[in-house]
Amino acid sequence: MAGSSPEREPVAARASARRGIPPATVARLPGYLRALHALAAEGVVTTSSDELADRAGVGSAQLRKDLSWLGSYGRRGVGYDVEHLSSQVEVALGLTTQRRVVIVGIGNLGHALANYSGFADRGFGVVGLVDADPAVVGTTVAGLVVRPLDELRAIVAATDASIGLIATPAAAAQEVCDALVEAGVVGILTFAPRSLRVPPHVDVRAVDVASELQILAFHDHRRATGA
Amino acid sequence: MAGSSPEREPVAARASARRGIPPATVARLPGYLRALHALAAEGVVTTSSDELADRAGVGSAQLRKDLSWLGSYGRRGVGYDVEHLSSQVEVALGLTTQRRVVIVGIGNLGHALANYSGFADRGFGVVGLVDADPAVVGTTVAGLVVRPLDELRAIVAATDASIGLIATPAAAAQEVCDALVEAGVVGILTFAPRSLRVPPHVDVRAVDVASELQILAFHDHRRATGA
DNA sequence: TAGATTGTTAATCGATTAACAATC
DNA sequence: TAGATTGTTAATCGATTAACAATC
Repeated sequence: MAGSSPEREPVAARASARRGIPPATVARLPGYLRALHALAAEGVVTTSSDELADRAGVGSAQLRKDLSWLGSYGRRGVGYDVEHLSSQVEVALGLTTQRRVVIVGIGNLGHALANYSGFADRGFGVVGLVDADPAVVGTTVAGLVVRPLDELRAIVAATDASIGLIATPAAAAQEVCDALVEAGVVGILTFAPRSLRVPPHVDVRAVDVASELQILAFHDHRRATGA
Repeated sequence: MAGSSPEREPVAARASARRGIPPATVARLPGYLRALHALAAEGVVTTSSDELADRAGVGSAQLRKDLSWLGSYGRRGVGYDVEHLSSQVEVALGLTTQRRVVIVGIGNLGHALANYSGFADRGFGVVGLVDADPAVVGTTVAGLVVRPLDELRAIVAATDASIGLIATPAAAAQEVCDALVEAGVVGILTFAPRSLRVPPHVDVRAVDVASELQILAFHDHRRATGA
Protein backbone atom coordinates (compact mmCIF):
# COMPACT_ATOMS: atom_id res chain seq x y z
CA MET A 1 0.00 0.00 0.00
CA ALA A 2 2.93 2.34 0.72
CA GLY A 3 4.01 1.85 -2.88
CA SER A 4 7.00 -0.41 -2.26
CA SER A 5 7.17 -4.09 -1.43
CA PRO A 6 7.94 -4.76 2.25
CA GLU A 7 11.17 -6.33 3.43
CA ARG A 8 10.89 -10.10 3.10
CA GLU A 9 11.85 -12.33 5.96
CA PRO A 10 12.55 -16.01 5.29
CA VAL A 11 9.37 -18.06 5.00
CA ALA A 12 10.06 -20.06 8.15
CA ALA A 13 10.65 -16.94 10.18
CA ARG A 14 7.40 -15.41 8.98
CA ALA A 15 5.46 -18.56 9.80
CA SER A 16 7.18 -18.79 13.15
CA ALA A 17 6.34 -15.19 13.93
CA ARG A 18 2.76 -15.77 12.90
CA ARG A 19 2.01 -19.03 14.57
CA GLY A 20 5.05 -20.31 16.43
CA ILE A 21 6.11 -23.93 16.55
CA PRO A 22 3.50 -26.17 14.86
CA PRO A 23 1.42 -28.28 17.26
CA ALA A 24 2.57 -31.54 15.68
CA THR A 25 6.15 -30.54 16.37
CA VAL A 26 5.43 -29.47 19.95
CA ALA A 27 3.83 -32.86 20.57
CA ARG A 28 7.03 -34.62 19.50
CA LEU A 29 9.49 -32.49 21.44
CA PRO A 30 9.02 -34.38 24.73
CA GLY A 31 9.98 -37.58 22.91
CA TYR A 32 13.17 -36.00 21.63
CA LEU A 33 13.96 -34.76 25.10
CA ARG A 34 13.51 -38.26 26.51
CA ALA A 35 15.85 -39.68 23.88
CA LEU A 36 18.41 -36.96 24.57
CA HIS A 37 18.32 -37.65 28.30
CA ALA A 38 18.80 -41.35 27.63
CA LEU A 39 21.84 -40.60 25.45
CA ALA A 40 23.27 -38.27 28.09
CA ALA A 41 22.81 -40.98 30.72
CA GLU A 42 24.84 -43.31 28.52
CA GLY A 43 27.60 -40.74 28.35
CA VAL A 44 27.06 -39.89 24.68
CA VAL A 45 28.29 -36.36 24.00
CA THR A 46 27.44 -35.87 20.33
CA THR A 47 24.60 -37.36 18.32
CA SER A 48 23.27 -37.17 14.76
CA SER A 49 19.77 -36.66 13.42
CA ASP A 50 19.86 -40.29 12.31
CA GLU A 51 20.70 -41.64 15.74
CA LEU A 52 18.38 -39.35 17.65
CA ALA A 53 15.48 -39.93 15.26
CA ASP A 54 15.99 -43.66 15.55
CA ARG A 55 15.90 -43.45 19.34
CA ALA A 56 12.77 -41.32 19.27
CA GLY A 57 11.05 -43.52 16.73
CA VAL A 58 10.65 -40.93 13.95
CA GLY A 59 12.32 -40.26 10.60
CA SER A 60 15.50 -38.17 10.52
CA ALA A 61 14.00 -35.70 8.04
CA GLN A 62 11.14 -35.08 10.42
CA LEU A 63 13.48 -34.67 13.35
CA ARG A 64 15.59 -32.08 11.53
CA LYS A 65 12.51 -30.24 10.35
CA ASP A 66 11.12 -30.20 13.88
CA LEU A 67 14.37 -28.97 15.41
CA SER A 68 14.68 -26.28 12.75
CA TRP A 69 11.68 -24.55 14.36
CA LEU A 70 13.73 -24.04 17.53
CA GLY A 71 16.80 -22.64 15.80
CA SER A 72 20.08 -23.99 14.40
CA TYR A 73 21.62 -25.99 17.17
CA GLY A 74 23.52 -28.59 15.14
CA ARG A 75 26.83 -28.43 13.29
CA ARG A 76 26.87 -29.51 9.66
CA GLY A 77 29.08 -32.53 9.16
CA VAL A 78 29.23 -33.11 12.93
CA GLY A 79 25.83 -33.44 14.57
CA TYR A 80 24.30 -32.15 17.77
CA ASP A 81 25.79 -31.67 21.20
CA VAL A 82 23.51 -33.75 23.43
CA GLU A 83 23.61 -31.45 26.46
CA HIS A 84 23.19 -28.27 24.49
CA LEU A 85 20.31 -29.59 22.41
CA SER A 86 18.61 -30.90 25.57
CA SER A 87 18.76 -27.44 27.07
CA GLN A 88 17.39 -25.81 23.95
CA VAL A 89 14.46 -28.22 23.76
CA GLU A 90 13.78 -27.53 27.43
CA VAL A 91 13.85 -23.81 26.78
CA ALA A 92 11.45 -24.21 23.85
CA LEU A 93 9.01 -26.21 25.95
CA GLY A 94 9.25 -23.81 28.85
CA LEU A 95 10.69 -26.35 31.26
CA THR A 96 13.29 -24.06 32.74
CA THR A 97 10.98 -23.22 35.58
CA GLN A 98 9.25 -25.99 37.46
CA ARG A 99 5.50 -26.11 37.09
CA ARG A 100 3.23 -27.10 39.94
CA VAL A 101 0.46 -29.64 39.56
CA VAL A 102 -2.68 -30.33 41.57
CA ILE A 103 -4.32 -33.75 41.31
CA VAL A 104 -8.07 -34.01 41.80
CA GLY A 105 -9.55 -37.45 42.41
CA ILE A 106 -7.43 -39.68 44.61
CA GLY A 107 -8.78 -43.09 43.65
CA ASN A 108 -6.64 -45.87 42.23
CA LEU A 109 -5.43 -43.74 39.33
CA GLY A 110 -4.94 -40.52 41.31
CA HIS A 111 -2.97 -42.53 43.82
CA ALA A 112 -0.72 -43.93 41.11
CA LEU A 113 -0.20 -40.49 39.59
CA ALA A 114 0.60 -38.90 42.95
CA ASN A 115 3.30 -41.52 43.49
CA TYR A 116 4.73 -41.32 39.97
CA SER A 117 8.36 -40.27 40.18
CA GLY A 118 8.47 -39.41 36.47
CA PHE A 119 6.89 -36.03 37.15
CA ALA A 120 9.67 -34.68 39.32
CA ASP A 121 12.27 -35.99 36.86
CA ARG A 122 10.69 -34.05 34.07
CA GLY A 123 10.01 -30.65 35.48
CA PHE A 124 6.83 -30.95 37.49
CA GLY A 125 6.01 -30.88 41.17
CA VAL A 126 2.86 -32.36 42.61
CA VAL A 127 1.86 -29.78 45.21
CA GLY A 128 -1.71 -30.68 46.09
CA LEU A 129 -4.14 -33.59 46.28
CA VAL A 130 -7.88 -33.09 46.38
CA ASP A 131 -10.81 -35.45 46.68
CA ALA A 132 -14.54 -35.14 47.21
CA ASP A 133 -14.86 -38.24 49.40
CA PRO A 134 -14.70 -37.43 53.16
CA ALA A 135 -13.26 -40.91 53.73
CA VAL A 136 -10.25 -40.04 51.58
CA VAL A 137 -9.80 -36.45 52.74
CA GLY A 138 -7.25 -36.27 55.53
CA THR A 139 -5.32 -39.37 54.48
CA THR A 140 -1.71 -38.97 53.43
CA VAL A 141 -0.71 -40.01 49.90
CA ALA A 142 2.79 -39.59 48.53
CA GLY A 143 3.63 -37.38 51.48
CA LEU A 144 0.70 -35.01 50.96
CA VAL A 145 -2.51 -34.77 52.95
CA VAL A 146 -5.59 -35.08 50.77
CA ARG A 147 -7.76 -31.97 51.00
CA PRO A 148 -11.46 -31.43 50.33
CA LEU A 149 -12.72 -30.06 47.04
CA ASP A 150 -13.81 -26.73 48.52
CA GLU A 151 -10.21 -25.93 49.40
CA LEU A 152 -9.10 -26.26 45.79
CA ARG A 153 -9.03 -22.55 45.16
CA ALA A 154 -6.96 -21.86 48.25
CA ILE A 155 -4.51 -24.64 47.37
CA VAL A 156 -3.97 -23.36 43.83
CA ALA A 157 -3.49 -19.84 45.15
CA ALA A 158 -1.11 -20.90 47.91
CA THR A 159 1.03 -23.14 45.70
CA ASP A 160 0.74 -21.14 42.48
CA ALA A 161 -0.15 -24.32 40.65
CA SER A 162 -0.74 -23.82 36.92
CA ILE A 163 -1.74 -27.34 35.93
CA GLY A 164 -4.63 -29.49 37.13
CA LEU A 165 -4.88 -33.20 36.71
CA ILE A 166 -8.35 -34.75 36.72
CA ALA A 167 -8.57 -38.38 37.84
CA THR A 168 -12.21 -38.42 38.91
CA PRO A 169 -15.09 -40.43 37.49
CA ALA A 170 -16.56 -39.01 34.27
CA ALA A 171 -19.64 -37.74 36.08
CA ALA A 172 -17.62 -35.37 38.26
CA ALA A 173 -15.10 -34.24 35.65
CA GLN A 174 -16.79 -31.14 34.24
CA GLU A 175 -17.56 -29.79 37.68
CA VAL A 176 -13.98 -30.36 38.81
CA CYS A 177 -12.73 -28.82 35.58
CA ASP A 178 -14.80 -25.70 36.19
CA ALA A 179 -13.44 -25.47 39.71
CA LEU A 180 -9.85 -25.78 38.46
CA VAL A 181 -10.39 -23.08 35.85
CA GLU A 182 -12.05 -20.88 38.43
CA ALA A 183 -9.07 -21.45 40.72
CA GLY A 184 -6.74 -20.21 38.01
CA VAL A 185 -5.01 -23.18 36.40
CA VAL A 186 -4.31 -22.74 32.68
CA GLY A 187 -3.58 -26.35 31.71
CA ILE A 188 -5.64 -29.44 32.40
CA LEU A 189 -4.81 -33.08 31.85
CA THR A 190 -7.86 -35.25 32.21
CA PHE A 191 -8.21 -39.00 32.44
CA ALA A 192 -11.99 -38.94 32.69
CA PRO A 193 -13.74 -40.38 29.63
CA ARG A 194 -15.76 -37.37 28.53
CA SER A 195 -15.10 -34.13 26.71
CA LEU A 196 -14.57 -31.02 28.80
CA ARG A 197 -15.65 -27.48 28.11
CA VAL A 198 -13.12 -24.78 29.00
CA PRO A 199 -12.62 -21.10 28.19
CA PRO A 200 -10.20 -20.31 25.32
CA HIS A 201 -7.27 -19.38 27.56
CA VAL A 202 -7.22 -22.85 29.13
CA ASP A 203 -5.54 -25.78 27.45
CA VAL A 204 -6.93 -29.31 27.86
CA ARG A 205 -5.30 -32.58 26.98
CA ALA A 206 -7.19 -35.82 27.45
CA VAL A 207 -5.95 -39.34 28.03
CA ASP A 208 -8.66 -41.95 27.63
CA VAL A 209 -7.24 -45.41 28.11
CA ALA A 210 -10.31 -47.26 26.85
CA SER A 211 -10.34 -45.11 23.70
CA GLU A 212 -6.74 -46.08 23.08
CA LEU A 213 -7.71 -49.71 23.33
CA GLN A 214 -10.58 -49.15 20.91
CA ILE A 215 -8.17 -47.67 18.39
CA LEU A 216 -5.96 -50.74 18.79
CA ALA A 217 -9.07 -52.90 18.35
CA PHE A 218 -9.74 -51.25 15.01
CA HIS A 219 -6.36 -52.31 13.66
CA ASP A 220 -6.68 -55.78 15.12
CA HIS A 221 -10.07 -56.06 13.48
CA ARG A 222 -8.82 -54.83 10.09
CA ARG A 223 -6.03 -57.36 10.20
CA ALA A 224 -8.42 -60.18 11.09
CA THR A 225 -11.02 -59.25 8.47
CA GLY A 226 -10.65 -57.35 5.18
CA ALA A 227 -7.43 -55.43 4.72
CA MET B 1 -3.45 -50.14 -20.89
CA ALA B 2 -6.40 -52.10 -22.32
CA GLY B 3 -7.14 -49.14 -24.55
CA SER B 4 -10.22 -47.82 -22.75
CA SER B 5 -10.56 -45.79 -19.57
CA PRO B 6 -11.55 -47.93 -16.57
CA GLU B 7 -14.88 -47.60 -14.81
CA ARG B 8 -14.72 -44.72 -12.36
CA GLU B 9 -15.86 -45.21 -8.79
CA PRO B 10 -16.58 -42.17 -6.62
CA VAL B 11 -13.45 -40.64 -5.16
CA ALA B 12 -14.33 -41.53 -1.59
CA ALA B 13 -14.96 -45.15 -2.51
CA ARG B 14 -11.61 -45.40 -4.29
CA ALA B 15 -9.75 -43.86 -1.36
CA SER B 16 -11.65 -46.09 1.04
CA ALA B 17 -10.78 -49.17 -0.97
CA ARG B 18 -7.17 -48.11 -1.09
CA ARG B 19 -6.53 -47.10 2.46
CA GLY B 20 -9.65 -47.50 4.54
CA ILE B 21 -10.79 -45.05 7.19
CA PRO B 22 -8.17 -42.32 7.73
CA PRO B 23 -6.22 -42.61 10.98
CA ALA B 24 -7.35 -39.20 12.21
CA THR B 25 -10.95 -40.34 11.82
CA VAL B 26 -10.34 -43.66 13.56
CA ALA B 27 -8.81 -41.79 16.49
CA ARG B 28 -12.00 -39.73 16.89
CA LEU B 29 -14.51 -42.58 16.62
CA PRO B 30 -14.18 -43.64 20.28
CA GLY B 31 -15.11 -40.11 21.29
CA TYR B 32 -18.24 -40.23 19.14
CA LEU B 33 -19.13 -43.57 20.63
CA ARG B 34 -18.79 -42.17 24.13
CA ALA B 35 -21.04 -39.26 23.26
CA LEU B 36 -23.59 -41.62 21.67
CA HIS B 37 -23.66 -43.81 24.76
CA ALA B 38 -24.17 -40.76 26.94
CA LEU B 39 -27.10 -39.67 24.76
CA ALA B 40 -28.59 -43.15 24.88
CA ALA B 41 -28.28 -43.17 28.68
CA GLU B 42 -30.26 -39.94 28.75
CA GLY B 43 -32.96 -41.56 26.67
CA VAL B 44 -32.27 -39.52 23.55
CA VAL B 45 -33.43 -41.46 20.47
CA THR B 46 -32.43 -39.17 17.62
CA THR B 47 -29.55 -36.72 17.41
CA SER B 48 -28.08 -34.32 14.88
CA SER B 49 -24.53 -33.76 13.71
CA ASP B 50 -24.64 -30.45 15.54
CA GLU B 51 -25.64 -31.98 18.86
CA LEU B 52 -23.34 -34.97 18.61
CA ALA B 53 -20.37 -32.89 17.49
CA ASP B 54 -20.95 -30.51 20.36
CA ARG B 55 -20.98 -33.39 22.84
CA ALA B 56 -17.83 -34.85 21.37
CA GLY B 57 -16.05 -31.52 21.24
CA VAL B 58 -15.50 -31.31 17.47
CA GLY B 59 -17.04 -29.35 14.60
CA SER B 60 -20.18 -30.68 12.94
CA ALA B 61 -18.56 -30.62 9.48
CA GLN B 62 -15.77 -32.80 10.80
CA LEU B 63 -18.22 -35.17 12.45
CA ARG B 64 -20.22 -35.63 9.24
CA LYS B 65 -17.06 -36.10 7.20
CA ASP B 66 -15.81 -38.69 9.66
CA LEU B 67 -19.10 -40.59 9.72
CA SER B 68 -19.27 -40.54 5.93
CA TRP B 69 -16.30 -42.95 5.90
CA LEU B 70 -18.45 -45.54 7.66
CA GLY B 71 -21.44 -45.20 5.33
CA SER B 72 -24.68 -43.23 5.23
CA TYR B 73 -26.36 -43.81 8.54
CA GLY B 74 -28.21 -40.51 8.93
CA ARG B 75 -31.43 -39.23 7.42
CA ARG B 76 -31.38 -35.88 5.69
CA GLY B 77 -33.62 -33.40 7.43
CA VAL B 78 -33.91 -35.70 10.45
CA GLY B 79 -30.59 -36.71 11.95
CA TYR B 80 -29.14 -39.94 13.29
CA ASP B 81 -30.75 -42.73 15.26
CA VAL B 82 -28.60 -42.93 18.38
CA GLU B 83 -28.78 -46.71 18.82
CA HIS B 84 -28.22 -47.50 15.18
CA LEU B 85 -25.29 -45.13 14.80
CA SER B 86 -23.72 -46.52 17.99
CA SER B 87 -23.89 -49.99 16.53
CA GLN B 88 -22.38 -48.89 13.26
CA VAL B 89 -19.48 -47.15 14.97
CA GLU B 90 -18.92 -50.27 17.04
CA VAL B 91 -18.91 -52.39 13.90
CA ALA B 92 -16.41 -50.05 12.24
CA LEU B 93 -14.08 -50.20 15.25
CA GLY B 94 -14.39 -53.96 15.52
CA LEU B 95 -15.97 -53.88 18.95
CA THR B 96 -18.60 -56.51 18.23
CA THR B 97 -16.37 -59.19 19.71
CA GLN B 98 -14.76 -58.64 23.08
CA ARG B 99 -10.99 -58.35 23.03
CA ARG B 100 -8.85 -59.74 25.81
CA VAL B 101 -6.11 -57.75 27.48
CA VAL B 102 -3.06 -58.77 29.49
CA ILE B 103 -1.46 -56.23 31.82
CA VAL B 104 2.26 -56.45 32.50
CA GLY B 105 3.65 -54.53 35.45
CA ILE B 106 1.42 -54.52 38.50
CA GLY B 107 2.77 -51.49 40.33
CA ASN B 108 0.62 -48.51 41.26
CA LEU B 109 -0.44 -47.89 37.68
CA GLY B 110 -0.95 -51.52 36.72
CA HIS B 111 -3.04 -51.90 39.83
CA ALA B 112 -5.21 -48.95 38.88
CA LEU B 113 -5.62 -50.24 35.33
CA ALA B 114 -6.53 -53.74 36.48
CA ASN B 115 -9.28 -52.28 38.64
CA TYR B 116 -10.58 -49.86 36.00
CA SER B 117 -14.19 -50.68 35.25
CA GLY B 118 -14.15 -48.62 32.06
CA PHE B 119 -12.52 -51.48 30.16
CA ALA B 120 -15.38 -53.94 30.58
CA ASP B 121 -17.90 -51.23 29.73
CA ARG B 122 -16.20 -50.56 26.45
CA GLY B 123 -15.51 -53.98 25.01
CA PHE B 124 -12.42 -55.26 26.74
CA GLY B 125 -11.74 -57.94 29.26
CA VAL B 126 -8.66 -58.02 31.47
CA VAL B 127 -7.72 -61.69 31.44
CA GLY B 128 -4.20 -61.75 32.83
CA LEU B 129 -1.85 -59.91 35.15
CA VAL B 130 1.91 -60.39 35.00
CA ASP B 131 4.80 -59.02 37.03
CA ALA B 132 8.52 -59.67 37.31
CA ASP B 133 8.69 -59.08 41.06
CA PRO B 134 8.41 -62.33 43.09
CA ALA B 135 6.87 -60.32 45.92
CA VAL B 136 3.97 -59.32 43.68
CA VAL B 137 3.53 -62.64 41.90
CA GLY B 138 0.86 -64.71 43.61
CA THR B 139 -1.05 -61.80 45.04
CA THR B 140 -4.63 -61.26 43.90
CA VAL B 141 -5.49 -57.99 42.16
CA ALA B 142 -8.94 -57.23 40.78
CA GLY B 143 -9.84 -60.89 41.20
CA LEU B 144 -6.87 -62.22 39.24
CA VAL B 145 -3.73 -63.86 40.57
CA VAL B 146 -0.56 -62.11 39.38
CA ARG B 147 1.64 -64.50 37.40
CA PRO B 148 5.38 -64.44 36.68
CA LEU B 149 6.79 -63.05 33.44
CA ASP B 150 7.88 -66.45 32.14
CA GLU B 151 4.25 -67.57 32.04
CA LEU B 152 3.27 -64.72 29.74
CA ARG B 153 3.30 -66.85 26.62
CA ALA B 154 1.11 -69.52 28.18
CA ILE B 155 -1.34 -66.93 29.48
CA VAL B 156 -1.73 -65.26 26.10
CA ALA B 157 -2.20 -68.64 24.45
CA ALA B 158 -4.71 -69.86 27.04
CA THR B 159 -6.79 -66.67 27.04
CA ASP B 160 -6.35 -65.76 23.37
CA ALA B 161 -5.44 -62.23 24.42
CA SER B 162 -4.72 -59.91 21.50
CA ILE B 163 -3.73 -56.76 23.38
CA GLY B 164 -0.93 -56.19 25.86
CA LEU B 165 -0.73 -53.30 28.25
CA ILE B 166 2.72 -52.30 29.52
CA ALA B 167 2.84 -50.57 32.91
CA THR B 168 6.43 -51.37 33.82
CA PRO B 169 9.34 -49.00 34.40
CA ALA B 170 10.95 -47.71 31.18
CA ALA B 171 14.00 -49.93 31.64
CA ALA B 172 11.92 -53.11 31.36
CA ALA B 173 9.51 -51.97 28.65
CA GLN B 174 11.31 -53.14 25.50
CA GLU B 175 11.97 -56.57 26.95
CA VAL B 176 8.34 -56.93 28.00
CA CYS B 177 7.24 -55.65 24.62
CA ASP B 178 9.33 -58.29 22.86
CA ALA B 179 7.83 -60.96 25.09
CA LEU B 180 4.30 -59.79 24.32
CA VAL B 181 4.98 -59.80 20.59
CA GLU B 182 6.57 -63.21 20.85
CA ALA B 183 3.52 -64.43 22.74
CA GLY B 184 1.32 -63.29 19.89
CA VAL B 185 -0.41 -60.05 20.84
CA VAL B 186 -0.97 -57.67 17.93
CA GLY B 187 -1.72 -54.46 19.81
CA ILE B 188 0.26 -52.83 22.60
CA LEU B 189 -0.62 -49.90 24.79
CA THR B 190 2.39 -48.69 26.72
CA PHE B 191 2.66 -46.26 29.60
CA ALA B 192 6.43 -46.54 29.86
CA PRO B 193 8.28 -43.37 28.85
CA ARG B 194 10.40 -44.69 25.99
CA SER B 195 9.85 -45.62 22.36
CA LEU B 196 9.30 -49.28 21.56
CA ARG B 197 10.46 -51.27 18.59
CA VAL B 198 7.95 -53.74 17.17
CA PRO B 199 7.53 -55.71 13.93
CA PRO B 200 5.25 -54.14 11.29
CA HIS B 201 2.24 -56.35 12.06
CA VAL B 202 2.07 -55.08 15.64
CA ASP B 203 0.41 -51.82 16.53
CA VAL B 204 1.72 -49.68 19.39
CA ARG B 205 0.08 -46.75 21.08
CA ALA B 206 1.88 -44.86 23.80
CA VAL B 207 0.57 -42.81 26.69
CA ASP B 208 3.25 -40.75 28.40
CA VAL B 209 1.76 -38.69 31.17
CA ALA B 210 4.85 -36.55 31.73
CA SER B 211 5.02 -35.78 28.00
CA GLU B 212 1.44 -34.59 28.14
CA LEU B 213 2.35 -32.26 30.96
CA GLN B 214 5.31 -30.96 28.98
CA ILE B 215 3.01 -30.13 26.09
CA LEU B 216 0.75 -28.26 28.49
CA ALA B 217 3.83 -26.50 29.86
CA PHE B 218 4.66 -25.25 26.37
CA HIS B 219 1.32 -23.48 26.07
CA ASP B 220 1.53 -22.13 29.60
CA HIS B 221 4.99 -20.79 28.77
CA ARG B 222 3.89 -19.20 25.48
CA ARG B 223 1.07 -17.48 27.27
CA ALA B 224 3.36 -16.21 30.02
CA THR B 225 6.08 -14.99 27.66
CA GLY B 226 5.87 -13.93 24.01
CA ALA B 227 2.71 -14.86 22.17
C1' DT C 1 40.42 -31.90 0.36
C1' DA C 2 36.90 -35.62 0.96
C1' DG C 3 33.38 -37.20 3.72
C1' DA C 4 29.67 -36.30 6.67
C1' DT C 5 25.64 -34.18 8.21
C1' DT C 6 22.83 -30.23 8.90
C1' DG C 7 19.09 -26.89 7.68
C1' DT C 8 15.99 -25.75 4.08
C1' DT C 9 13.42 -26.20 0.02
C1' DA C 10 9.79 -27.89 -2.67
C1' DA C 11 6.79 -31.57 -3.67
C1' DT C 12 3.49 -34.57 -1.90
C1' DC C 13 0.29 -36.08 1.03
C1' DG C 14 -3.40 -35.99 4.42
C1' DA C 15 -6.70 -33.36 7.36
C1' DT C 16 -9.90 -29.71 8.07
C1' DT C 17 -13.45 -26.62 6.89
C1' DA C 18 -17.18 -24.11 4.66
C1' DA C 19 -20.61 -24.32 1.57
C1' DC C 20 -24.42 -26.38 -0.61
C1' DA C 21 -27.02 -29.70 -3.46
C1' DA C 22 -29.61 -33.60 -2.26
C1' DT C 23 -33.37 -35.16 0.15
C1' DC C 24 -36.01 -36.26 4.19
C1' DT D 1 -44.66 -27.28 0.49
C1' DA D 2 -41.20 -25.22 3.71
C1' DG D 3 -37.80 -26.16 6.89
C1' DA D 4 -34.18 -29.00 8.41
C1' DT D 5 -30.18 -31.63 8.09
C1' DT D 6 -27.35 -34.87 5.81
C1' DG D 7 -23.48 -36.39 2.72
C1' DT D 8 -20.24 -34.64 -0.47
C1' DT D 9 -17.54 -31.44 -2.87
C1' DA D 10 -13.85 -28.37 -3.39
C1' DA D 11 -10.88 -25.14 -1.31
C1' DT D 12 -7.67 -24.40 2.19
C1' DC D 13 -4.63 -25.54 5.42
C1' DG D 14 -1.07 -28.11 7.83
C1' DA D 15 2.19 -32.10 8.09
C1' DT D 16 5.42 -35.17 6.07
C1' DT D 17 9.07 -36.53 3.15
C1' DA D 18 12.92 -36.69 -0.06
C1' DA D 19 16.44 -34.38 -1.92
C1' DC D 20 20.27 -31.44 -1.80
C1' DA D 21 22.92 -27.14 -1.28
C1' DA D 22 25.43 -25.34 2.46
C1' DT D 23 29.08 -26.07 5.37
C1' DC D 24 31.56 -28.23 9.08
